[in-house]
Amino acid sequence: MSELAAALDIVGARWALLIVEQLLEGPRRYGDLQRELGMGTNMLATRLRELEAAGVLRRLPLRHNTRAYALTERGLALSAAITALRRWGAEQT
Amino acid sequence: MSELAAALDIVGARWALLIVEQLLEGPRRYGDLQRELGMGTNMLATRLRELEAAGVLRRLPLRHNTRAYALTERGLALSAAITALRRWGAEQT
DNA sequence: ACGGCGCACTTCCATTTTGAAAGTGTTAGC
DNA sequence: GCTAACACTTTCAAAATGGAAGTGCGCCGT
Repeated sequence: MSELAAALDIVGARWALLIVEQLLEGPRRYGDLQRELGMGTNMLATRLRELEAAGVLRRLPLRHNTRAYALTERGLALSAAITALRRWGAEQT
Repeated sequence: MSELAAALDIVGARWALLIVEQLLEGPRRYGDLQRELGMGTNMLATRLRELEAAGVLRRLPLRHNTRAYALTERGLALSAAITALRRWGAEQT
């Protein structure tokens, strides 16, 4: 598997990069992510589980049944790729 | 829709970036892409149609029923994003 | 000139993924 | 005790994906 395919295996799933994009601005709670992204809660739960398993983000317990999701170092390293894609998306030709 | 979402709307589909990665090395014919990527021919046809419609690549007629697919300027502009993702995928942590 | 081959697809159908909606369990505050 | 917020899970329909087989067309050897 090529390096690109390996990357897409983790962040190529729908919503995955959009979740990481939000978390680049700081930790978020589950409900925040859902409202900001406008995605279904079942998909969000699935993606967060996958991204956590891949070491992209981690759960931070806050209070009782409240926790935050924050990027790991590996998640932060996606910043360059997201910036490049965002720039490309912004170019209207 | 955010700029990232706009980009993913075009190149976020499965196989799309892998196709562009191949074409970064030069024009390819349909059968070449299929063999190099190991993907089903129905999906390849669908992706090529979408990427052509999005202005990422164009068909170049070669001979009778033979043609090549080549990146447009907009397709070449994906190089930075692909490089960033490939680098991220290569990092083993 | 005719049969088979390679090329670029399309069609069909099973499997997987995605998505909307509603439901679950827990704790906090009134 | 009652309601609300939070973080999910469950259910089921719709859409995307994938494997396999089929289509049309020109070339090439016989």
